[in-house]
Amino acid sequence: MTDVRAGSSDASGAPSIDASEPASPDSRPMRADALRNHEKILRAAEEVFALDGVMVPIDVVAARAGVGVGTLYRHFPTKESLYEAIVATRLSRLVATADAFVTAPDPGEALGDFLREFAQTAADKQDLFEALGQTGIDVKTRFAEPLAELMARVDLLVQRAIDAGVIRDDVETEDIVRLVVGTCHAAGHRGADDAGLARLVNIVIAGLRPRA
Amino acid sequence: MTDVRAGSSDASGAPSIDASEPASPDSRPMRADALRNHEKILRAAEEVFALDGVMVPIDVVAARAGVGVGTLYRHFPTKESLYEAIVATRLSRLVATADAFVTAPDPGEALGDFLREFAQTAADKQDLFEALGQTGIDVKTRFAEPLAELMARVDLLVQRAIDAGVIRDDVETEDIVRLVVGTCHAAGHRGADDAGLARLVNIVIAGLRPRA
DNA sequence: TAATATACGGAGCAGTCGTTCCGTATACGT
DNA sequence: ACGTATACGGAACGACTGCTCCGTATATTA
Repeated sequence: MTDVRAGSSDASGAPSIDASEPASPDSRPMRADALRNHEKILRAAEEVFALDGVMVPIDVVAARAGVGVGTLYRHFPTKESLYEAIVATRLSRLVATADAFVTAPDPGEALGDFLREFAQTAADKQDLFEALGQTGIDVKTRFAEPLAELMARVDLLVQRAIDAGVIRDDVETEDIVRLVVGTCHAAGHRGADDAGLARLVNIVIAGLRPRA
Repeated sequence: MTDVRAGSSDASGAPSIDASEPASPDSRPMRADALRNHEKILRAAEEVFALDGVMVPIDVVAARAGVGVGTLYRHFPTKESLYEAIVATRLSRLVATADAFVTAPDPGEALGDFLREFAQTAADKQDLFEALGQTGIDVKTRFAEPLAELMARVDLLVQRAIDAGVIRDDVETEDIVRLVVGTCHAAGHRGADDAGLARLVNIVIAGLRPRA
């Protein structure tokens, strides 16, 4: 079991979780330290959840962020709300990734590249999504809007690939997503080397090609 | 199933992974009601875990079985041991299923049929396997022997299919299993109609065919 | 049927986790 | 520099869960 406590203050140029600044529309802006802590907590939670799963006690997240639990709870009134914040940013990042690929010249390559990158992202933080179900949160309901947005993007990629004749026209976009997500689950559970995951995704993609 | 069990298993160490009746080799046979309860608990646990996940309190399993928690704990000294017993029976059933297919005439069909059936089984009780990781049990270590046995069977099916030229020769058996298991995870998480699952598995199988 | 080993039931114990509360510390406006 | 609104820290609370203990019930044997 990896100990995630302590540490922090690395200030690496990693995730930059903005997406949803805790803006105060009608009130004063947040105090500087509060804003700093808000981001520290978000970053710590992302790391800890990805590493040890969402079952880790809140205290661990707080310790990793270098704040007390009280502080954590003022920023996120519930453990669930912490999940939500993280999932939301992750989804919006995925939408951005998909957007980058819809303009690529080769439709088949675009879909393949996106799926591989999608798989990589999903595999890295799979524990988060996986365990959300366990907590009773219905991801599909709670994040219906951003999920629909993401699916619309993927659908675009799929349609372009179908029109180009590089994949069969009798598969649903949702099936493809399911397959890739499932592949991540299976691959990521233990030693998940990138090459292995890509190989698995490639098999799925091969299965999508039209029958010769 | 090669039984390597040496002496008694009541001491710690090797878990008594035995799918069959809790026989008492050197002592009197179990009392009739005890045997009945043993099976009732096993059956109840299987149902409850598959339905609500392994996070359900033990009390629920006991209630479902119609026994008190004390009784449950005399039969299975630990919640983990309950998981183990169930997983062990499931694995040995899968081995039997695989055995039935290795003698089928058409190698390609045999592999396909087995994978579809495998997927169906795995999807039904996916919560169990999925959540075992969450509890800190390392399935691969704890069930190394029966898992190896199962993999040997699948390997046989795969080799026969490769020799017959119906699937590519550059895929590992383990990859195939991973893909199918992953597919179950993804498909089962919500409305998992059998037809949908079969369709997904078929796509994976299509991806395993040799390039035209 | 009586004696006894065996098994049962469920209240209760110990530990964990999410969350709250409030005294203290700090940032910000003046 | 000072006063105040704002935010912080972490001890403590309650709910929950895995597991134990022991008085009671039942199967088995003679």
